[in-house]
Amino acid sequence: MTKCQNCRHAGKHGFCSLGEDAKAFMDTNSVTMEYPRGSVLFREGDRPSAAFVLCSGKVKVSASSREGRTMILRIADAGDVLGLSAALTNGDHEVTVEVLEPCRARVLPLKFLHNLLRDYPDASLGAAKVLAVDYRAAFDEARLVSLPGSPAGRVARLILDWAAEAKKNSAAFVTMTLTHEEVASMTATTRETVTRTLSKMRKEKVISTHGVALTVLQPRVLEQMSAC
Amino acid sequence: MTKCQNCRHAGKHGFCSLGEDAKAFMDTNSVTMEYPRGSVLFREGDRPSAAFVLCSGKVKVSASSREGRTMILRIADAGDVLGLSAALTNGDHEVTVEVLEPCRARVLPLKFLHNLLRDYPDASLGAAKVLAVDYRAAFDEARLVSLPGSPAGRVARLILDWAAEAKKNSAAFVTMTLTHEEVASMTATTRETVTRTLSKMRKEKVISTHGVALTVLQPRVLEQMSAC
DNA sequence: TAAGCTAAGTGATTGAAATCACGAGAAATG
DNA sequence: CATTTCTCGTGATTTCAATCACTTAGCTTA
Repeated sequence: MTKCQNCRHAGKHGFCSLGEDAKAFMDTNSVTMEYPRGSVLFREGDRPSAAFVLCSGKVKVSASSREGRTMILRIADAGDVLGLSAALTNGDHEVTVEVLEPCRARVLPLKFLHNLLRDYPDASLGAAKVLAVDYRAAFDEARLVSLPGSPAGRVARLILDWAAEAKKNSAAFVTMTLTHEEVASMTATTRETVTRTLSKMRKEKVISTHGVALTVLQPRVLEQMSAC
Repeated sequence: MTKCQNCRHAGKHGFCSLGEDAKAFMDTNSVTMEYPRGSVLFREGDRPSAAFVLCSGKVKVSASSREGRTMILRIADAGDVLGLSAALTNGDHEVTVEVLEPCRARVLPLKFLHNLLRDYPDASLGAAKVLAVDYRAAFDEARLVSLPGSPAGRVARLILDWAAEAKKNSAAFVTMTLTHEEVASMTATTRETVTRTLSKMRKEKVISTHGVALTVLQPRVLEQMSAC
């Protein structure tokens, strides 16, 4: 049986770095669930019933307008906590969370979550840190979409962000598993523009791609594009 | 001397609804400061030295690119807490906070803040709620900029948000103290487009303005514009 | 292996908003 | 109160990305 007490994400994220007793409390009061690709943890507008701690896999966090326009806020992975802001503010979920790569997640029912926060001070501090991460993701998305003048600039910025992330994990290249459509949703543009922008970057040797592997050849040029 | 213990915002916001002992601790360990219009509490990139709890007045929370492009995240007022996410994540400030209307603010030095969070469980839960508010503001901004297709739509959406806010305070109209330039910074567009959009709305009797007072005449039309 | 489906690439067209440029009015400032 | 500095309003021009409309390529799955 999977337990929080021997989780290797310990220390990295808000709810994975709790004290032993809080973790034991989590182990006895929550269950681990498996979710296949395509399943939805919760939808925008849903009344929250639980928060989720991702143990493995990747999920897409998005919001959309009635007209079908979609904004992808971020791609979350192991250690990230989903649905906490709605749980804390007693409001409905403001985002939809959909599984991209098969996931294992710890499910924390609302009532249990509130008890956890009430009884374990490090849990509420952990919650604050989780919220800080959520905030940062939303802020970065707002910044990404607002600041660079052109769609091409936003795509450039996104690639730079990915490259920085890849570097942190000491990877030589970026693994781009998103479709152009999804990239468009993260950069407030259209699929065609993403395709064209990437084509142009390839032609001008600013990036190179082999399948899902994307390598940044001239970061300076991307910087310049994204700043304009 | 101004004290948190007899603050009338009690209950409304994260740090204004602490227990008596936590408030007493705040009163003895932090000071109230006055800031005139135009002063800056902190700047993007600054290393944080304190968090601020607004007692009165209004401030502008923004971020900008080197090229001078500016994004206004939100206008904060009484009860809001500024600079908490940077304090909690041990990172630099990600935003600039500038005073719009003369402010009184409680200044919480970092060291004191950490002690407060460590020793008073309701303070860390309060911090989590503050972060949830920050998150919501950033999320709403991202949504505002990403989802409506056109600049005109974004301006429409912003006016609707203001109108909802005004209604909550049972005001008959929206008091718009921002310049067109600032509205442009909130909607990722240009000053001219804001001017033209508002002119058009006035001409088509969708809104009406008398000085800073803005009245929404046809909310349905605004809804439609913002959704397109 | 063929059919069917989704993703990616690309051209043509067009329209909406950025940009540039200027003037009038309001408000701050000395 | 005179002057300088913001703010707002508008026209003319241009550009660049959205949209429409196909084709091509790569994967499923029947």
